[in-house]
Amino acid sequence: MKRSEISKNVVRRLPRYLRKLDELIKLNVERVSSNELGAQMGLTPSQIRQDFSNFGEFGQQGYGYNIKALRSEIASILGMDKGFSVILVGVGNIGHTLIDNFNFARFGFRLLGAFDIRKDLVGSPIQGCPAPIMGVETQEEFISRHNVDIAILSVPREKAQAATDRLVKAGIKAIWNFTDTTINVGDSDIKVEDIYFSDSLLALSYLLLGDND
Amino acid sequence: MKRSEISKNVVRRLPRYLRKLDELIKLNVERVSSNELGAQMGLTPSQIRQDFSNFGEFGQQGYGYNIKALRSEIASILGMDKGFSVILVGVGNIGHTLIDNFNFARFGFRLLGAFDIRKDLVGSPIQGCPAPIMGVETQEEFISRHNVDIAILSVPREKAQAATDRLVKAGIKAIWNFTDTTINVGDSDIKVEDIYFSDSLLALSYLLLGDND
DNA sequence: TAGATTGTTAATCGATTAACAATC
DNA sequence: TAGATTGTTAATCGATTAACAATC
Repeated sequence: MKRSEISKNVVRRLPRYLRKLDELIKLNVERVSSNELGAQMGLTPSQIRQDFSNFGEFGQQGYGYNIKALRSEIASILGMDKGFSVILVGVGNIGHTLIDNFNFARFGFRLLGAFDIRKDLVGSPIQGCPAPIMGVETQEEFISRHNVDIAILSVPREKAQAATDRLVKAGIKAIWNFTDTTINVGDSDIKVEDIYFSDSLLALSYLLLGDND
Repeated sequence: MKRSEISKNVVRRLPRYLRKLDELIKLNVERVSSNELGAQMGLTPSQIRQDFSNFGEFGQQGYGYNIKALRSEIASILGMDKGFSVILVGVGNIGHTLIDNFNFARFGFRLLGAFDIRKDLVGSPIQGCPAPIMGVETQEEFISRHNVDIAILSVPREKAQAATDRLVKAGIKAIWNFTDTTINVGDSDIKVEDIYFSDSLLALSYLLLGDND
């Protein structure tokens, strides 16, 4: 099946499979059946087999799935073996937290650099990153020279669209948007993934309310 | 319709409606039809009317929806008028970022306090929070005394389950989990909402790959 | 071999879309 | 009033689940 024809629901389950399989690997489990996996993840065995079969035949009748092999297939489906390059745009509070806490390498991403407008930040080293913080004026050139795939957008809300425009112009391929605002990439086919903390908390809030409110 | 019978998809769209309506309010737009709203959000007018009609009749034939009124209805459906109380458990990098950047009050939540194991942090004031950082040993008593609704779990991964156990024991009602690990609340009916940054980035990575990989 | 479990086809279920009478 | 647009019922579409032949 063509990747673009895979439903969004399936795509969103793939990272969950990855997490669960990593967990099982840590526990030294070697194989797992769709039945067992389903029980552990709260999915039906059917759904699991359907999901995987969108991408190939990863199991073996009478045996189930070899966890390491399956993990590697899913990692590859997700692009973890492509070494996608990432830059951070806006080294504020959130940007720093990501640098300090998110293990880009573990998921196959390469953090190439970080940019900020504030001159006083330029030159500071960044944990796990080959280059120190750079000024925005060098950003466009950097993106095209290194063929950067993904920009993490973590500038203040008011600057989100201007920063986006710059990224679009520079030829970025995807934006991971932490600005808590809708950004517009025009008619480019740049992929955007938004992190809206408020959406998540409000969904939790909804659940907290019982049937009697 | 009973709240618990509303499908997950609908619940996840509610915060999106809220955001869009806030945006329209800012632009001083007064009314909107399902047609127009759908065009702006990439949804069909039918879906929008179906979604709203799960909760009541918020529109008017021939007119559409009054934006402020609709916004207020949705806010109420999401529990934003309940004043749910929140505490932060683990004042590390991520915890600090949330305190500094997330506008709890704007969404109707009350941040009551923050807790940490590290003695040197205890006593430091917290932006927009009535109490300074407290030690974990006082946490359980605090939760029951203030009847705390939601705990933001932002401790290091290794301490996630132990911290969860403490929260469950103290009678917390919901956990907003930033630990990037699966936490287990046993058979309690505590609501859990996970923020998995990696899931989000990997979904973006999947999209980045074309049909030929 | 016999038992287990896959991959896949068919059946069911639920969510989205279309249509339209009601009505502002 | 006439036009616009809702809320809702019916139709369609897609996703999940069940069933089962294939096979390790």
